[in-house]
Amino acid sequence: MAALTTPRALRTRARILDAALDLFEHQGYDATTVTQVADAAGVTQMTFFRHFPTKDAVLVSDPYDPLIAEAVGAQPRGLPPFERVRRGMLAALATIGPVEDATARRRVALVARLQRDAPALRGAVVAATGATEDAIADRLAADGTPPLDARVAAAACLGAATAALLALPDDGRPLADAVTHALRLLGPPDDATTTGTTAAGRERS
Amino acid sequence: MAALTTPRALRTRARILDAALDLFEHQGYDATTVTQVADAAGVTQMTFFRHFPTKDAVLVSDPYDPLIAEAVGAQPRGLPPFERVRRGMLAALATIGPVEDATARRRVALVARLQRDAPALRGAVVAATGATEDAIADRLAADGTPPLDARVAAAACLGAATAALLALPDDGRPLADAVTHALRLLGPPDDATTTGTTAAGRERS
DNA sequence: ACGGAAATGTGAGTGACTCACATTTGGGCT
DNA sequence: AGCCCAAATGTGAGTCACTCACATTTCCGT
Repeated sequence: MAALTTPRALRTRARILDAALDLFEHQGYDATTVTQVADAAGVTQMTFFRHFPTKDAVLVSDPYDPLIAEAVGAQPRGLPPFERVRRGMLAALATIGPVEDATARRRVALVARLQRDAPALRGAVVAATGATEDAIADRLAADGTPPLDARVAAAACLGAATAALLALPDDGRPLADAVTHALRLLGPPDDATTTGTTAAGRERS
Repeated sequence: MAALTTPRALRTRARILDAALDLFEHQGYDATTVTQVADAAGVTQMTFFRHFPTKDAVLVSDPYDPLIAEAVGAQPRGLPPFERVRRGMLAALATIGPVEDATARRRVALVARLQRDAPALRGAVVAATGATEDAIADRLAADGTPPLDARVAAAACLGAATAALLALPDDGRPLADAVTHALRLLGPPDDATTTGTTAAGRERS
């Protein structure tokens, strides 16, 4: 898949995305065919697939991989890998402004709704976070964490975050709050919740 | 999908499963068509789909849902939900004998291998554990845990377990050991809750 | 404005999955 | 053993996601 970064291509991509979200919202995911989306966007089926590798990709693209991996790497190396991923993700979330949150929220809410009539989407979402999982695991492994441990830690945190997003209540609170809440649930109960604290003993090296 | 519990049906199912595993193993997942599998099993494509709802289902069927949900429910209610799921899964694993472990191991190893040339399988595996996630979350919610918290706890533990199985090393140790190790990684490092030693490898960076 | 690369279209094809309906087969019962 | 009926399987045709090789258009920079 070549870049598709030209102004024209970006416009086309946006049109496809809009058309897809509208159709999915109005008539459901399974009931909407790729050809319908393409037609509504004034485009061919072929062009659709040039912009999105699969039908689900319209819903589950996920640009946050490198940001998170970096934040994880920035956590102190002495921590157990799971704790390191958890704190890294919390730190990364703190840097996401409420601006793009609005559009992301609409996307997430739609996926959460559609998921009921198209359970296959759950798999698609996880498959999409696969890249993020790889990035985190690689980052940890680069610091000496055993690869299997790194992967397990990443998978657990991402699983929790994904579950929180898909089960999102319809209140107006920012997405990051839901994920933060989820990650806190995985932490030690005695942990003072905000930034400064440790309580997870056992430092190494 | 009616039951398909007749002796004859069970034989057919076994033939399809054998044929599928053989073909996947020899020529890869994507390169194997459902029709090939059906032919090799002396059966029609239609019959294949009557026994397995999708092509991936041959690889990722998962009969352990109720067992795990029950074990989770049996853990003390005072614990935080995440800890309750973690201990419940560890308890459930302890009850699985090494007998069926052998066949399960072959299946898991095959999926882990195939996953490299067919990344879509990762999503399929997770989608298959969706039922288990639901069962655990429902069980917790029945005891008063907020639904969202329950789902997050279940997702985190299942994510860790799945990651451990898919990244399984080829040593001869039982599957349960790998999952146990993964779940221990999510616990507090000073934890002595369950018997035995982890020997969590102390690696240097 | 213009040349050329990047984006899009065409047409045909494959494979997973579904449905309505006809046909066979096996196994419980007497 | 042998009938009989339900359960299992087959037939044929169809839909939709996704792919490829190649022709054609569009617009962006110089």
